[in-house]
Amino acid sequence: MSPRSEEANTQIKDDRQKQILCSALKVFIHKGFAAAKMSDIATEAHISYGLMYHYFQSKDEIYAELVRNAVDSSRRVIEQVSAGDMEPIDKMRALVARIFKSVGEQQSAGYSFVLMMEAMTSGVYPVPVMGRVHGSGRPFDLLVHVIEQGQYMGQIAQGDPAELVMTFFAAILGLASLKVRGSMAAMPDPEILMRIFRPA
Amino acid sequence: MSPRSEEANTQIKDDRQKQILCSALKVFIHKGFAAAKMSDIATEAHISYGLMYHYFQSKDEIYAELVRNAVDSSRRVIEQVSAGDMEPIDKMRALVARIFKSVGEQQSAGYSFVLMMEAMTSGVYPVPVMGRVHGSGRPFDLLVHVIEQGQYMGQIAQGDPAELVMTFFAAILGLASLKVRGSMAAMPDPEILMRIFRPA
DNA sequence: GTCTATAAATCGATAGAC
DNA sequence: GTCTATCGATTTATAGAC
Repeated sequence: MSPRSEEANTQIKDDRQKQILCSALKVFIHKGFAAAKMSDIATEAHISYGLMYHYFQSKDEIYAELVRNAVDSSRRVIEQVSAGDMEPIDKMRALVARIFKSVGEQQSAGYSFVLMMEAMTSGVYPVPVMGRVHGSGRPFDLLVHVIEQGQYMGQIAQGDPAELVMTFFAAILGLASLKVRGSMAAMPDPEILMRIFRPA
Repeated sequence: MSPRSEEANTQIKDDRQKQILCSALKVFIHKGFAAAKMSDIATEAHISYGLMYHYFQSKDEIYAELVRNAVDSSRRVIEQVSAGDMEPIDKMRALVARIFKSVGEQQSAGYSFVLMMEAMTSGVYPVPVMGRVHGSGRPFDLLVHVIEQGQYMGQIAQGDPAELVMTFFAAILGLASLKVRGSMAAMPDPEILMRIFRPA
């Protein structure tokens, strides 16, 4: 009841939520949404099964929260890179480097990126994702704009910019999936992927 | 009991098995292994729920059979392409064209390819897949050999061939996933992907 | 061979003690 | 705030009639 214990409780509550979300992210990535059991997440988070439901209403809610976070953090990274004063081609290079690094080092940013992409590729998940990714000011269209600038400056190959971004996203999705799930020892040389932008 | 009905029964049995496998492939690709229900497969195949278990012992068995088929058919395609008398770079081009076409037209070959790749990226499925993909005479290594030849002839960019093949596989996995699940209207221009092989 | 009905198991969600 | 125990719904798998 004292002010001190209230603060402490708030702190605990915050910590637990982050702890659960972090554990859930790992489990969802490794097993997929449907195969991931709430008990898996509880075990990973080192808490009891029932406590999960003290912090989240359902498995869907946890997943939805994770996807929101993933899309937002991905958008921030892309915004930050695309707003810089680099050449367009170097913006893409910087983005690839950053994503490859976080995926390669198994940071939560890497997991988040995979989660966002997987949520995009599936209709069975409880969150509509495309609307958060595709649209003015959203991750996808920010990159399309960078590509268009690069094409105008002759740094990036001609052709439909959206097609190029999709191929770019797809390749990263595939690479990240293979890496995160242990089918690949390390992320490849980023310059291999950068070649898809190279003009004729 | 007559010879004729025995033959007919064998025929029916064969047809039903193929019918179930074909339906299961679609369902597994669209919903994932865990989310795919046996009832979904039965509905898709227009048969009763119980009949599934007359032809297969379990959901795992169906999945295992599908992965076996997928790896084998992928291997045949890659063997066929790699054994041809084209230039190495054109072998890769032919392979990309063939995969893009079957994925784009939603042929079962396209689904099979996605299934094989997804089975590779997950440890939760009931079949060990990497051993069937990676190894002498297996899909992965056949392509590594084509790449090495292309590098020797100066048609393909230098660098670790295995890294290049992995990136190639990953990009196709991502593109096929996006396409098969409806996040992409059409497969992109194959030449975009071919650029990852282009020498400096 | 094919179906319907049911058993058995799994898992998400809740209740209630501490 | 945290736990254990249980409910209820869903789904895999089986049994048995036709």
